Formats: sequence, structure tokens, C-alpha cells
Amino acid sequence: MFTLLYQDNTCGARRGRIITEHGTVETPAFMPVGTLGTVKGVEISQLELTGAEMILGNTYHLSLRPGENIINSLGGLHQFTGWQKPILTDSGGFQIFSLARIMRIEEQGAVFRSHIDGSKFELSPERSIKIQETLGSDIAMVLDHVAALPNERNIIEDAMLRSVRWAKRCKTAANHPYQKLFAIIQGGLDPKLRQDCAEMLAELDFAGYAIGGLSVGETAEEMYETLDCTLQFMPIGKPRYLMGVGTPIDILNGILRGVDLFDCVMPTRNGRNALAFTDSGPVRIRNAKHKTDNKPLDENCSCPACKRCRGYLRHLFIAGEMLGPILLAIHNLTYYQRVMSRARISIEQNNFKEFYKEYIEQFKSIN
RNA sequence: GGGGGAUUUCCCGAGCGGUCAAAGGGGGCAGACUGUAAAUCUGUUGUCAUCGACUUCGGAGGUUCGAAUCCUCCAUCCCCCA
Repeated sequence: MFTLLYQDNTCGARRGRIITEHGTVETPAFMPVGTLGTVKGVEISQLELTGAEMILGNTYHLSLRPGENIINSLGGLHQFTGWQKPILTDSGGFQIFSLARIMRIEEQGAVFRSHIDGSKFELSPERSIKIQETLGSDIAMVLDHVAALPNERNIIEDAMLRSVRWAKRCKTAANHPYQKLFAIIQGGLDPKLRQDCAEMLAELDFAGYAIGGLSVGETAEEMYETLDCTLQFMPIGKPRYLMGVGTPIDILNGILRGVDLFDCVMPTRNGRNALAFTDSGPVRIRNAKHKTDNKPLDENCSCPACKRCRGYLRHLFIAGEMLGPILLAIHNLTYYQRVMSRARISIEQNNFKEFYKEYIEQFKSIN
């Protein structure tokens, strides 16, 4: 399913292609997050125009509402949402972390109280796979155990070892005509735990490998160091996915080290909350200084938001109009995809490192 | 003509002798957001400023150790009776 097309000879960055039942994804790629079957605020036809090639769905959330069987009866997740391109579903592992207050972990699986109605809900590795197969996503993730950072070593180690055991069970349970299964490497910031986890999972021969448990409380530098000591133990011929990351700079740091896939709520959530990403750095569009600004967010952007001026976008937010969050979500997704596109081109020209440096330098000179 | 009620910091609106620069909203200003329980949350919002000091509660006087709070007059607005 994965072809490594080019390896930049100045750094770890690589160009690849993932082929799925529902289409092709050029990597490095950024996947917008569509937890509940919608990339919040962005209609499918607009989402396609941003350049996104694959999006996320979420096992836990979709299983609670509307329920995987309802989605299946309506034609599966692609038909249900209208997104006919590739979809990757997260396993619910992140919810074990983010909803820790209403769940407990047992070896069999995680036991939740639904955050919607309080009803009991069990998410085992087998159940997570079953839900994802019923949804019909192109790529499924194994159920993993994410530990917050910083944390005690034995807690990180327990979570890592459980993640490996659960990954095995997911692999055994998986049985789907086209869905591919990705494993997730845990181990906190500990190089040895990361290495052990990567090697144990590599032996199990998954279709792809993710790095999980980052951007959960550590510094950017710690994250980059952990990437360095994890990526070297990951299979070269399989896609590498850094889960939940991140800022444009985080993503470029991932690409520099050899990551192929990223996802993050940042472009959509920050867009809804009035922060726009641009080549001139982040723009808080609510700020008073944009009141009479007749320039677009980004001169070089062709998204719908950039057809209007900043003064208008600010007005939409100040007036509480729903179009503001919609436009900034679209703009940020467009911006992220443009950065990815530029990254892919520069890799093909053995020029990614230079591109990375220029990008970082630009932000420094602005801030 | 007679009787009653109001006037608070940008707005609305609490307060009814000291713990009041004055609750709570709204609005303003700024910040946060990383596999989405988030179109959410946080800080700040008299002036100068490091503690702290100073000027504010329609206006002018007064009572009191002390007044946004009590008294007198004035101004403006509302209601009731003629």
C-alpha cells in the first residue's frame, strides 16, 4: 500500500505514496480531523478544495453516536459523510487519555461511562477493530494506551507494554477485505522504551506505524528528541504517522526526521477560535489592529477567506457570525496543505532542509 | 397643582453608614488551544502605579471618626391623583 518515492539526501525527509481502496495519498501528508464524521465547520466540497487527501474519523465518538451499525446501514463512513477519499479511523486510544476522568483501564480493555449519557461502554482491542471494520475506514489504528507526560517511568512502561499486547490482539482480530491496520509506538520520552516498543511492533508486521503519546505535555524539544530516537527503529518501507501533531513547525520537524503522516485539530480548532496561520506567523483576527485592515490574511492564498479582507473577517468574529469560524477553518486547512505541498516539492529536489530552515527563519524574524 | 419612585464605574444592573474602586451580566482589550466532551476556555477592564496612592456612584451643600449608602436644596426622568 505504501511506496517510498524519494529520499531527500540532505536529511531524513521522504516522499511517498499511500494507495488505499478510496484513493491515493501523497506523503508527507496532513490529515484534517473529522472526529464525529465532519471536519468541524467545513463542508465536504470545500474540504476537497483545501487539498486534503485523507481525513480522520473517531471510533469512540462514532460508536457512541450515531453508532457504527447505523453508519454501516447508511452505506459506511464514506457514504455517510460524503467524503469519498481515504479515511483513517483512530481507535479510541486517545479518548482513554483525554477522557481519563470517566474511564478505567483493565487488561481486557477500557471501561467508559459515556460522556453523552453516562451509560457504560467497553472498548477492548477487539471491539475497537470491530467498530472500525464496521465503519469501513481505509486505515484502522490499534487500540493503544496513552500516558500523560511527564509521568513515572513504570507508568509509561506499563502503558507501552499494554499497547503492544493490545496491538497483537488487534492484529489477530482484524479481518477486513481492504482495511489496513497501523500499530502505535508508545514509550513516553524514554529512548529505550521507544526502541523496545518499535522493535516489538515491527516484528508483528503491520501495514504502517504510528508514533503516539506525544504532544501530551512535553516540550517541543523533548518531542523532537523522542522522534529522533524512535524513527530510527521504525521500518523504512512502511508509512510513519506522528499522531496528533501539530503546529506547522512541529510538522516540519517531523518531516525533517522522516515522518510521512500527520493529523491535528489545530487548524480547525484554532481557526474556529479566531487564530489564522499565515506565512507571516499566526494572526489573531479578533485583535483590534485588524479593524480597518483591507488586506487579506495571506496574499498568496486562494481560499475563500482570503478573497475578503481582514477587517471583514474580524467583523464576523466580533459579531459572532458563524461564517467567521468556517472561513478561518478553511483558511487554516488550506494553509496546512500548502505547507505540505511545498514540503513535498522540496523533498523531490533534495532541498527540504533548506526549505525547513527558511521557514523557521521567517517565523523568527517575525516574532 | 398634590403624592410617590428613580438617577451607580463604557452599557445594563447589584449595593442601602465602615470589610466598596464598588457583585453579576454585556461590551471592550489581550492570551491559550497539538490522534476534538472545545464555534471553547482564561486573564484584564477608574487613574497613576512596586507595595501603594489618588479621583469616582446626577449636581451643590450638610450630618458623621467615616457616606454610593443618612439629611437639605437643585436638575432630569417615570408613575399615580387632580
